[in-house]
Amino acid sequence: MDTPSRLLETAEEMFSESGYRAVSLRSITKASNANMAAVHYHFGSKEKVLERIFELRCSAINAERLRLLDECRLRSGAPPVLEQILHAYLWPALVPEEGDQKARRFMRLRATIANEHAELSQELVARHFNQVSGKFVEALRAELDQLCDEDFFWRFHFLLGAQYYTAANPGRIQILSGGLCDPSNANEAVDELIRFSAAGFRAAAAQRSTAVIAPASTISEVQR
Amino acid sequence: MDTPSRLLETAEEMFSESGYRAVSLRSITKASNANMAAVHYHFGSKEKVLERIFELRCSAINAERLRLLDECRLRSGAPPVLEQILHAYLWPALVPEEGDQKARRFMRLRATIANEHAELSQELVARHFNQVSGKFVEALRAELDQLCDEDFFWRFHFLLGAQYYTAANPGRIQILSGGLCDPSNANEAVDELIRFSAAGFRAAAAQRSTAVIAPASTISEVQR
DNA sequence: ATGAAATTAAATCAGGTGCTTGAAACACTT
DNA sequence: AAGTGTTTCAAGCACCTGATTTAATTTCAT
Repeated sequence: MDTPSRLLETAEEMFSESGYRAVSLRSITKASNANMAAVHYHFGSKEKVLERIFELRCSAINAERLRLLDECRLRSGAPPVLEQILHAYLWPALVPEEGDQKARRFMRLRATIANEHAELSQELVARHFNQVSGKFVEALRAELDQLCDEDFFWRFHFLLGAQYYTAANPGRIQILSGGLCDPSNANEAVDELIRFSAAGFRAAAAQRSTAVIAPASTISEVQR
Repeated sequence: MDTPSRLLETAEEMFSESGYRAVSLRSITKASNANMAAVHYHFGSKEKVLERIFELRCSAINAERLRLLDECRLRSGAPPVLEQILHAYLWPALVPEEGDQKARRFMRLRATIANEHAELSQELVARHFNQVSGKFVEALRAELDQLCDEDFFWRFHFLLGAQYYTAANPGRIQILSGGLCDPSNANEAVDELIRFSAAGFRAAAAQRSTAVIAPASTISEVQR
């Protein structure tokens, strides 16, 4: 394996483990049996390394997402279409490919960067994900035509949150559940998340401007 | 306002904005009109500052969560109890208090730290959140007795993910939705998330060991 | 007012950061 | 085998980090 590939590989692994700022070029190059200057020679800067990782991984995930979406368009299936679309969206992001946990590791990286490098992350995600995500928004939208836009986007937002949390934070629920639930089991995670979010998407629309849920004591605190 | 309080306040704000490592003690003390040594004099180290922030904020959120949980125990309400429990859990974490976005800002900080300081974060969250979260697990569990443990914890896990994502990542969905959906509107976020996750919790249980959802072409790729 | 204790201030420490440099080593054509 | 462009290497640059130290200042009970 040539030096640039080795650098990208170990950089992605280390970034996703410890974050972007916490990982120094020195530690990356040491782990890759490469010299510090190699990073700048091949990529130009530390940030360019991150951008390259995004490019590679996003294009893979996007291609697979679109492939699966097309597949479930052809198939007029017995399983509900909503679930199929969700599967096409979640599977490429959460399920290991090539025996390694590459896609999932990247989604963890993406969640990490979102917090510690907000501006760059926003830009990268918008550049690489928004187009394909937009297609899924359309597809989901068509299945949920009774839902108002506002409710729909909120629920898509919650889906994203659950997806990233599953990819990034496999630890805590194991403690709370006493080990019953293991987010590193990606296949189960996808199945469970499809079921959960499909039900969430299908929930009755919110009754706007009358909050029936909050008890009176807290409703009085609401400021709009 | 005395120096330690000022330091904690600005530290929390800056940490939640840019992450823990990215914010230097120098920038914190400069923004607080204090000296670098004050941090070590009052708290001992940069990490102790973070721990102190966790202590203060977690105890506030925990107290409010328990108060609301007790409240909805007393009230044998017309609104479904599941929704009330979810409200008691989400409201204190997502809704601004004292006119400022303190609780929400802290949840954002918590999400940030989870990724860039995994070990410390795990320990702090376990120390400050797990006990109260355990009570909510019990309460939710009692409302969902037909659900098997595994499904239940997965769904609680997804709820956590959606909650943190809403607190931490208010930007993206606005782009995708064309501004229709605004996660910084905490009241709406809580309402929507309650509705979404309540439906998710109530979804039919998964049919284990027979994946009805995934199309055959991808099921064949499953390795267990 | 005074002396002790709590607090702040400025200078400094050792160590780590991303990045640059100029020379050496390599691969490959002619 | 010489010469070419590409890649690697060790050393060093300027800068920033958290932490420490020493001295000055403030606070406050006596």
